[in-house]
Amino acid sequence: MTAPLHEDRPAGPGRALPDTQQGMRRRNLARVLHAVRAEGPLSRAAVASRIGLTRAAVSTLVDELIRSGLLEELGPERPGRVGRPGSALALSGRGPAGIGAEIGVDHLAVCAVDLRGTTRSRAIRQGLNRGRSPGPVLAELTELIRRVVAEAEGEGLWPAGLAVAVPGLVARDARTVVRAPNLDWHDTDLGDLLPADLPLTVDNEANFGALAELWLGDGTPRDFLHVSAEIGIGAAVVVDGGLLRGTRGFAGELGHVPVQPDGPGCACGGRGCLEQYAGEEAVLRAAGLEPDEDRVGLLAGRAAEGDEDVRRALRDAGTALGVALTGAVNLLDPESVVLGGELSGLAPWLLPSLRDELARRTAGPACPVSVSRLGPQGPLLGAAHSVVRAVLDDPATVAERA
Amino acid sequence: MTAPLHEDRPAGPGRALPDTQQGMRRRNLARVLHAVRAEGPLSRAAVASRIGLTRAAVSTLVDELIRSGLLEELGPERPGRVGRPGSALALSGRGPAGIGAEIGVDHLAVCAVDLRGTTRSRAIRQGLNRGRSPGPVLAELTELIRRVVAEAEGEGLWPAGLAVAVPGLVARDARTVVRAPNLDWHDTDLGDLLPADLPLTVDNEANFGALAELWLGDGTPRDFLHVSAEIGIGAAVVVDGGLLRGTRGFAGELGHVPVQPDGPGCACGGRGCLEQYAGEEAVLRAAGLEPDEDRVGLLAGRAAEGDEDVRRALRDAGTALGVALTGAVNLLDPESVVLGGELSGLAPWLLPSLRDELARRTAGPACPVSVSRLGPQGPLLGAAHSVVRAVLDDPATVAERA
DNA sequence: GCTATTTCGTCATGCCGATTTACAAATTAG
DNA sequence: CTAATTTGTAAATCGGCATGACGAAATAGC
Repeated sequence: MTAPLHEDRPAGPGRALPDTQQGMRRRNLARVLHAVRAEGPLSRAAVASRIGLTRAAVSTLVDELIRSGLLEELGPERPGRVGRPGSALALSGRGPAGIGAEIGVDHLAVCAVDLRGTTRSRAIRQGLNRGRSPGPVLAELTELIRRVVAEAEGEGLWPAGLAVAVPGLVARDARTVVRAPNLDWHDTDLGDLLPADLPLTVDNEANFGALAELWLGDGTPRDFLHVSAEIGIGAAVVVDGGLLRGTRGFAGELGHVPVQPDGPGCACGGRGCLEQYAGEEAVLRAAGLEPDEDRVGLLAGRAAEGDEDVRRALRDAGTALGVALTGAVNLLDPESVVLGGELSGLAPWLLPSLRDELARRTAGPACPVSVSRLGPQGPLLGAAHSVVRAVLDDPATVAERA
Repeated sequence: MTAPLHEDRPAGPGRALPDTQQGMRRRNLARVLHAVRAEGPLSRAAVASRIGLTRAAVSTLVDELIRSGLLEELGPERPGRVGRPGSALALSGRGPAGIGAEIGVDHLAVCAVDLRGTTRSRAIRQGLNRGRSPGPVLAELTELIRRVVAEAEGEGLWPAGLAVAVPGLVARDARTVVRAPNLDWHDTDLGDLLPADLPLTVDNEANFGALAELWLGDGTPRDFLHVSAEIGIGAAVVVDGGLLRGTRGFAGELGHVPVQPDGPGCACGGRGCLEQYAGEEAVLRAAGLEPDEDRVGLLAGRAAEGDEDVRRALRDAGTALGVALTGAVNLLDPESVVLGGELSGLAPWLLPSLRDELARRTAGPACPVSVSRLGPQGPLLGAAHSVVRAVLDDPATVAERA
């Protein structure tokens, strides 16, 4: 017994279930599903060895999952190995679907993702939402949702839930937008204005972006810092494959980390916050540009053209980001830092100075900084996938519907 | 179904066990124990209602735990309520004991804690360890351990494990001290030099201090930042009742968070790290004092006497701490910040400026800052309790020994 | 004081779910 | 073509919790 004595934070899917036989069954259903999801088509025997149950037990679990429409039998495998070939199992492409939606400053987007993680339907509507009241915007969004759901149903899917990404702070009830500065929304309960026939989850777009990064990659890293920028600079902290939300749900406010303790005052009451150096408005001002509508696009365009003022502004922003991230990295020791969301478009001009600063301030190898492959569509995908994950984490809750 | 769809990080004791019937049994044994620990003497029926099992099931679990020597029957309760009184159950005072040890710069300490959490035996040896090689120090420590274990055994306890708190970085194997600057130890495997008959865990003293704060209080908060100071400044991040360790186990390096990006250079390669403003050496220098042996005591003494230079140095250190903590609080949104370890002795002079700075930089109510009740003995208690927690989290592993 | 009521702990029974054991089916190795 | 190997399923078994009933020990009401 030399293993670590105390498990600090054991984790795994569906652990909120009671420790009774039904709970055990439900967790084992989830484990079968996760094994199949993680390692492609798998035979019953392969699943059994992966999750530590016997073939017989897995057989009954698989039967139940097939009857529920969550698993599909692909037919016999054709391998070169000795012995009877197994029958390949895969997540169903005709079962529940996760509906993801995104409310952006300049667009609305909706998509449907099946259990396998492939996007089966999508709809986008360009148009500025800044300052529009929630009612009309959500009416438009509802329209898009109806279209996407209809298309998904046409392919044999049924919607298991709706997750909405918003550019702002969301209360812990996962329904109410506390503050969305870009939209000028305050204390709005989206549940009242969206289809009531779907279970609803609302969350910050940065959080969903981080979850997308976590779920759509190769499974590593499980500990990272996901930085994205809206009007301010938000970060999501992923620890051991889960989102760190904080007591009030406000974790990740990287924009108000002090970078220059006696710098210019900030709306938050502090001085020299990162936002004053690397926030959208600050960078535009430093570059000598007027606040425009497509702000990020404008910056990226000018920088690509070679505008030296813009490039310098972005370099300086990268340096400031590096200072703030040095603090965060020292505190959290993440495996990596990922630049996501709108920031990914500016990465070519931010990254060099950011990496420099981080390396300069680190003894030994610096924390690697990468750019999200998903870019601006991370939040939408993360939202849709969060619904899918919920199904995979506890298949019993949706099995009845099938 | 309006509950949050996805559980980000479900947690609980002993969740690494397989989802089989034996695993279920083991987890339920742990849940009984935790219920009794958390809510004092409890009848079988009370436990059953707490953990959601039936009285019959709890009866068999309790029988097993009593046979193993982990629970004790105190006899019939004498309540004013109607109905047959239950038989009160309590954690055993004659079962397994957690042995905690601390290697400090100027002392060695060992204690034994029983399942109830009361310290049953202790031994301290004053004497400077700075620069001494590990061999002799650990020989002395072994001697203390033998004494404490013998005394505990005299009271009917048997040692379930040994946890050692060291002032330095510990590798993830929980045995090897990577770097302990105060002792001048490097890459030392303590397992080779300590009693081999006890399961061993080694960890940083700041981590154990934070765990003590978590376990010995009233159970709240479960999310906080525990700041302690050795030669540098270490912090431990507690999230949802568990320690955040980081990929390499280096999380919590608050001392190297930049507070003044163009400040003086630091050994870590950075500039203006917190350590340059609030580290022990920096404060001594700022106060115009020579590095003495009992550094903290010296500072506290002078400050109490009214030495204005010392007080100013501590005020400034508090301000710098406030800047660094502003960043940490923005990133993590903890419920509170706790000053522990040696820092608690200096709190009266650090706190005012620290709180000021934090409040100045925060919109809305600032994160509350408190001082650990445990003070300098937190790490030792945390170490001993970590062994006890391991037993409570999985009683089956030790039950055989009884 | 006596009885009804309430609660506790335990026992016998049953159910659920995973394991064990056995076997037929389907493939490869020789 | 036979032996070996692996898969999937069926029957029997076992472990563990739930259910329901019961005696025990207290209070409440008469």
